[in-house]
Amino acid sequence: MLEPTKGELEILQILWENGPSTVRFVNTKLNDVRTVNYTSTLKHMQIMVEKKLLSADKSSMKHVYHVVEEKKTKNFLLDKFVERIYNGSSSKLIMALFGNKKVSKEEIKEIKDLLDQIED
Amino acid sequence: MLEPTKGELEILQILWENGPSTVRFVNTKLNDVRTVNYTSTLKHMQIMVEKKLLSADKSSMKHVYHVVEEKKTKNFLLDKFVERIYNGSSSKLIMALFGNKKVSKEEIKEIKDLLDQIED
DNA sequence: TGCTTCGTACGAAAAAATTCGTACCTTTGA
DNA sequence: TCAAAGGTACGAATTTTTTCGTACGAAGCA
Repeated sequence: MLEPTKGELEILQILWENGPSTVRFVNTKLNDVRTVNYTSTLKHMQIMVEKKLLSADKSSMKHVYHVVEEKKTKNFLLDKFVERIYNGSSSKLIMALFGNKKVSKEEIKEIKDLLDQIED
Repeated sequence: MLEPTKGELEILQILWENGPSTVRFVNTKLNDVRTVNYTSTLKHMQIMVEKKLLSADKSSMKHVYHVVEEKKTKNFLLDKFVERIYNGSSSKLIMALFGNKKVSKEEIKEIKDLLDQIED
């Protein structure tokens, strides 16, 4: 699996959140944040098809792009991240998350339940 | 904070694991994995000093580089990662980790203990 | 003392990633 | 019907990142 570049990740994010989309849609979303020319976005998405990160439905003129293997890609990125930042230790990552106090009481409960399930 | 590039992250990783090190040491570590010229590594580390990712002790001829604000950098990267991949949801990330079954029994134990502590 | 090895400095080449200009085709609507 | 608006294709320029060549000073040692 080929790792997405920063620019590609930006596009993946939009597609993950919004589902299959046209270049116009993605480009508009991008331009909420920064200025990008339409053809730049198009080019990016075409490259991503080559890299098998996306596939394109070309049946209508406005091609519709959708992500390929979202879960696999995310897990791939997660593995790399844990490896690179936490030396492969998932629990270190989780500790960091909690230290970051980004996790609410309810979420803690959820997670504990999940852990109990896993242990069985 | 300036986000480290891929190459810079590779170097950070080595310094995180091994503590303050010389260019020679880092370059040797890198060459365990792939071929890189000594001066390439040196250049990278010098740039990283400019970017305030590292600082250098130049008191001896063999400069010793150490990371600046490891925790802050890691939290910064973690935040960005959660944002980009899991749309900002920490618990989604955690679920993905468990789904990935990369978490050992021991780690599960560690995490449960941690959760208990937090709840108090 | 010299010569070989090992260090830094730094500009610039090379490679990778990003952006854009231009050509050209379809659709739309006055 | 035909001009304007909006779509894709794609080479190439630009920018960013990575790599390296070369110069030159310290240290080590025969």
